[in-house]
Amino acid sequence: MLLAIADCNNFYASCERVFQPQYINRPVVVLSNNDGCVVARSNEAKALGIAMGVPYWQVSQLIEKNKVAVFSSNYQLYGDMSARVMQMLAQNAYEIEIYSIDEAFLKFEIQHDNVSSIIAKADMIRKNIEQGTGIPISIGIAPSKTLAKLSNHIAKKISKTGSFAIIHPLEEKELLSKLSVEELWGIGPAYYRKLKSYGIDTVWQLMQKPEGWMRKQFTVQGLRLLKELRGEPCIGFEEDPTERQNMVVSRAFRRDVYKIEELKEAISHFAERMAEKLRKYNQIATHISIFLLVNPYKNIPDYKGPRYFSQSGQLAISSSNATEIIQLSKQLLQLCFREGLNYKKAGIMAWGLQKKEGLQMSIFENEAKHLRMTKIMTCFDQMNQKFGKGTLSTAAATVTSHNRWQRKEEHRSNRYTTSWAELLEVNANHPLQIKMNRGQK
DNA sequence: TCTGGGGTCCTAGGACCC
DNA sequence: TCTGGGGTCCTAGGACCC
Repeated sequence: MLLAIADCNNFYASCERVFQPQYINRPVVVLSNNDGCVVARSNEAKALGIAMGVPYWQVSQLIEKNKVAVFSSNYQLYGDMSARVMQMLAQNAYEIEIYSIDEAFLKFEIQHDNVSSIIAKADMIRKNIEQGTGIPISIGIAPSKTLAKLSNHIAKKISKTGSFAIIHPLEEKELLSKLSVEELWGIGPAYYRKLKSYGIDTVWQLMQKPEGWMRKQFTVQGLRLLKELRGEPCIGFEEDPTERQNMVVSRAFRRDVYKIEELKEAISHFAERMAEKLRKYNQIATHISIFLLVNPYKNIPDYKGPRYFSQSGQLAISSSNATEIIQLSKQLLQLCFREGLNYKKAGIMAWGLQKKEGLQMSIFENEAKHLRMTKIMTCFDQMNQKFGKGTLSTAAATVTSHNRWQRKEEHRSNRYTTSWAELLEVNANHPLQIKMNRGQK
């Protein structure tokens, strides 16, 4: 049995190009929340030396000089395009595991190991997906997930063929001796430094190390990696992803925040979003944590204390109700807060998640009140779905200015596929001329 | 003077991923 | 001036138990 990983090329940038084809073959970048960092780049933008994760303001001159197209993140568009790609991939594979917004593992039923027929099948899938969705993808094939990821890397960066397969890794000395361990799935900066300190630079060198040594130096994760590289699959294929164990809602502030009142408002807003997210996945939380981060980029004179504060607590009744989660979050904030520090980011985490059906009531709590709240929340969701996000909100989360905790997004494109008001318009008199401006009728 | 041994559960923190 | 957000897995070590 062989595995494949299908990976969308420069996914966010590619999504933007589908609806604005004038940016094909031109440098494109997509920014993170608050237009903070560069999180996606077209090949042309990569060639200009714009690094992944670099703060926007550090490259804004370079971007202007080279007429790079800049987009704020448009998660609704990317989420919808992702669903289309995944649906098509599922039709082409025997089994599929959606791994992230732009990647999926596929299982092929291939009886023989004729490389050219395997590649032909991958090429066909790539062609279908690009035709059907406008998104270019790459495919790597191998007996294990780690090797499939490596094949995908080769398909994109080295052979540049779009599809690549490693069938018998132990016979690939020449190829694997040229690849740095840095490219491996599961090797980050810390492990890379450690491997180098032992004189291990290439994938082939790593493959020669004894299993016991890897286990000792890099825990069971290292051992699994080694086995996977030798073609023995150790990382399971999960068609039905297990339910989430944690959920996080957090945001960096656009300016430093000092006052507890402001943090209270932000935390309430996050708590409301969290409750919404829980209800969307039909889950309830047993525990809530909140955390505060002091601006890591600024030095505070005479302060050597911690820059991360967190507090957790248990909900009286496991819940996805905004009011109950907000109430606990505010109590936790009181315990967390320290006067005189400049906070840059805050967030809330829900954990101990359960399926909603399994809800256990505590005999000491007011069940009737909880059930009434649950009904109100259902009503909330229906209203917001019908009349648009934010139509209804709890008072705690909207004390003052409405959009204070909303992100900055000065370059967002239209939500072409999920919003009636932002559909792509084609001018019937000039069929090739497409209107792009948001709000323009 | 001499202070066991073995287990489980929980949490914080590190490392990784996209 | 301006520096993202959301996840998972693993381990060590403390608390607690018998």
